[in-house]
Amino acid sequence: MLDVKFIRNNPEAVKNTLAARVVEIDLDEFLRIDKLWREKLAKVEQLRSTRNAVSEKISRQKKDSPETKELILEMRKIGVQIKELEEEIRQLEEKIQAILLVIPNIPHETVPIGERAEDNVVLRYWGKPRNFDFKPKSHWDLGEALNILDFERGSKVAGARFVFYKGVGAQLERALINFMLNLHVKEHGYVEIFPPFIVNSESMLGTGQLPKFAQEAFKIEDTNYFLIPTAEVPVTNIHRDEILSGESLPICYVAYSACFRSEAGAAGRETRGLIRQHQFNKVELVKFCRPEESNIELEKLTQDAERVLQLLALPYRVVSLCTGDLGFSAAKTYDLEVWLPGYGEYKEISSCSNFTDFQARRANIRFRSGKGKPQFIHTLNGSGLAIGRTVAAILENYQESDGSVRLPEVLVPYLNGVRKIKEEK
RNA sequence: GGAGAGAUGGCCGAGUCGGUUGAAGGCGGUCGCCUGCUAAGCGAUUACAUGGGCGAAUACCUGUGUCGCGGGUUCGAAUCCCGCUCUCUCCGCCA
Repeated sequence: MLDVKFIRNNPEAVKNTLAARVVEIDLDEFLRIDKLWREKLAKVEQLRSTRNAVSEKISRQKKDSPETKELILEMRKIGVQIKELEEEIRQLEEKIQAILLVIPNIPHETVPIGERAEDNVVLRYWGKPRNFDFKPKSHWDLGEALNILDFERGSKVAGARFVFYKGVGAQLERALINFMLNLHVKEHGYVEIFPPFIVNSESMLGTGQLPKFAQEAFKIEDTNYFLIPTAEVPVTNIHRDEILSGESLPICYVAYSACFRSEAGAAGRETRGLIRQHQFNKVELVKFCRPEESNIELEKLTQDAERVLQLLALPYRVVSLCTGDLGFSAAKTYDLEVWLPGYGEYKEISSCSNFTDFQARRANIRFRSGKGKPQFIHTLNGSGLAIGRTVAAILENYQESDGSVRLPEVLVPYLNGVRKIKEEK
């Protein structure tokens, strides 16, 4: 959420932002309500001020003097007025808040201007897509043939877009989780967190999933609970309503979690395979840092995520999302896209974002250095990486002509020595 | 699930016949003194949010709100009443 004062003082900048992000919000209406709210507030505060002064006077006077009685009668009237004004103010605040919560973050100045995904800018490539002397198969064909992925039974037991991993497939999933957690903890200095997979609506509001994207989340009926769409939600909200000490920053967490997304309305494309499931695993990186450090921390975070792909020897590219493609809460985002031979294209496998103070303001996460005033911290996060898509990438990139799949060297210690997946009966 | 206790400032912790309590005291922080250095000691200072005065300002002045959350009683509520949430203890159940 943006600073109301910033909106008041820079309405044009905010309007430009909304236009660049292709979002329609009547900012003039907002400014009008805000002005009205401040006027009413001034009025009610004045009334309260007199009431406070008179009440104190009453306390010093004789209780049953005629003068006191008159004052009490007067204050009774003021009390009614105050109550009426308070109700009006409450309604105005509700409107203000409702608008404020759906205004997206302001893109960083280095974010490319554009409306759609085609306008994103590729920053760099790593690794070379392998030349196959046969037609590479899709990961779902490989997975089913190898008997390590079972989409059919996933549908029977849960529904469309659920899958069973089996045998070495299940081991591979688990191995990747451990490999990534170890890497980020031991070599990149993150603190490991194992979060709740269910959060309340306050947490969803804090990171920006609510109120705008309620449809994309799984809500548990008749409760205030949501299945987490990413570990970002519980982990960022760890410090909700806290004032952190400046010395503790930056705070870097890495968390494994299952992620649950209903993705309503996204049906049609990419419904096959592991790319778009209702439940998937992810290792997530989350950072809390000082405002002046968030730009450099985003670069570091992205590198930490890239390192995973490098160690797995998976070709990828880094893309800077344009203003129109940027997520709601993000000021800047780098997507890591891994090469998938079965698709013949690069597919998002990690999204690394700097949210500046947008989430911090919503979730009220601040820090204080020395004797200074508390100020909002900056939050960042990125996948390090999405596990299911990594499995897909490994299957497709490491496949052999006979339908078997080699496994990346770095995973061998995590796989009980298994180096290759062959068809299992 | 049943019974009981509790929720106060960055932290700990006082505060019931409702009225200089925004809140004692302590810790921590900051500044100063002392000191060869450190420790100890002494003194001072130290909530957050927000409206307005003005603004470049997190500077200054002033108002308002905030003692878990929401409502009620009252001229006036941290203090009284009601509802909710959370925490702790005991019992039950369970991985």
